[in-house]
Amino acid sequence: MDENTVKQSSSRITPRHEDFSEWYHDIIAQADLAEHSGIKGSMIIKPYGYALWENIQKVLDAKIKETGHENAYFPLLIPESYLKKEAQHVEGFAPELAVVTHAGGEKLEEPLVVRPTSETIINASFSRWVQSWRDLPLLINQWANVVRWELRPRLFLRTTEFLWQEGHTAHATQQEAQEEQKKMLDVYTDLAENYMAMPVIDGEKSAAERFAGAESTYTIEAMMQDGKALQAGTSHALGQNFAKAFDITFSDKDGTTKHVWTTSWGVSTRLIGGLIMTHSDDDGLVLPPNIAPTQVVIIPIGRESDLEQVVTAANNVAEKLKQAGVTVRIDTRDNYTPGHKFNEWEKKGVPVRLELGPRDLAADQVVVVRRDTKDKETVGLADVTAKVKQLLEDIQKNLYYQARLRRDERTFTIDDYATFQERIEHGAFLYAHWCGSEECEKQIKDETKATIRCIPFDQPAETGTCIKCGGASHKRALFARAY
RNA sequence: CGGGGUGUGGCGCAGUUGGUAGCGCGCGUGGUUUGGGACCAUGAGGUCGAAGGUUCGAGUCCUUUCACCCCGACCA
Repeated sequence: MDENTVKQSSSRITPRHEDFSEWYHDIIAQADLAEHSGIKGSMIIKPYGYALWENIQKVLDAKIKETGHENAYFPLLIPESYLKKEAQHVEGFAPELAVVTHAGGEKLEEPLVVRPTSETIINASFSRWVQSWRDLPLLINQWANVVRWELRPRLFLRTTEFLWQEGHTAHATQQEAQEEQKKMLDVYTDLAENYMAMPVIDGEKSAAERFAGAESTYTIEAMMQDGKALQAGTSHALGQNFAKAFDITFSDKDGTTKHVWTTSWGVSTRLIGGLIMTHSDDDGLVLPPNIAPTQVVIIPIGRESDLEQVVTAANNVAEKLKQAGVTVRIDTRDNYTPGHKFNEWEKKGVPVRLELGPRDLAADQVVVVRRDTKDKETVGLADVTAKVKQLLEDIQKNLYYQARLRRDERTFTIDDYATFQERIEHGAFLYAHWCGSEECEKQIKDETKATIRCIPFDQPAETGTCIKCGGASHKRALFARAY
């Protein structure tokens, strides 16, 4: 292989450097299936990575239920005709559909599409479920897998098949649907910022970047360590487009028949990719305590003669931590040296490591190491639980703070195109005025590879001139190169 | 579909002017070890992507073919 060519498969993502090692490939996921079966862009999520997803699921599922939604499940295979009912929707998804044409040994009369998203099949049900204003709002969520045959897959960020959560709701009024759209985006913001320690910018997509079939798409956008943007979650107001396509009507209080207003919103296993690319360093994964599968790992150290005593002490510490609500794991494997274990758990991103050996026992203490800063200190055995609880909080805050700092350092407000072009080369979030025309948006994309990530909700009221054409503008858009 | 690459034990690679395949990691076994990726000994594991051809002889040369990867278009 050409020595200038960085060995990098599409199944690998770059948490920090372009030539980053593949430590996470062993830990988190692999793409063997793609290499051996011809299913490009498929992924196998190994148990450790799946545990991460489960933790994200757990947090999000609780929030979705808190906001009044119920989980349900709809079919994987959707009749092709359903997709075709909403014109923009089918146009947007047609190129990336996987279609089943044969089953049971025969050619099907009507092809079945493997769901790329479930608006059509769920709204088909909604039309039968909704009759009266009393049936509304209808608030449904589904945890499922979907398939999108993308041209260029990328592990976690754009796999052919991915796991996600998709919420689908129907409302009596447009205003109520819009409130739902924003409410669920806020849930995603909460998940991203307070659990994954991943700061995001929330805002609305431009028409060109909108979900196929939506009237409005809200998004949260995160910055990865290379300065590129990652769309981490979206929430759509679908207007009455799907209601009309699937004939979802209800009798309102006033006796008239009306179409409902629907929304949909989702986040996917892409979040795991975002997590990796936000926090990882050269020594591996760094996990925020709030979603780490294991928050504390204890490494007992000692020769055989000491080990029994050490392990007993480790168990005592673990028990106290568990009672305090901390997830703990003791690594008692005897075929690896302590150094090997330190390294391995660092790669896995466990937030806090406790080292416990004869020296510590003699001094009635334990060595405490935090993953994010690598700081190491000794703590009295009696104070371990309090110390660990405090550290977990500190690490959670620090990871968010560091990510926020990295993003803010590369975020600029730009008013001239030359500076825009220069800045974007180095990976940046650029706030610039935009006239709202798709022509300018497209030209900027063609010339700089930067897309409008969103028109941020949170921005000062000001007027200006479009960075591209000089036309009037009253809002800034957030521009960046994206994954 | 364009533009670049690469195919050799599970993984990562080397293989000079053609002479019948080697290294590191990992894995099995035995022993010594264990406070930052332990060491010694020993063992298992490969029809060199595939098919033709040249040659006494092909991982190496020629032809064809397949697969995969990187960059771009598409995108949660």
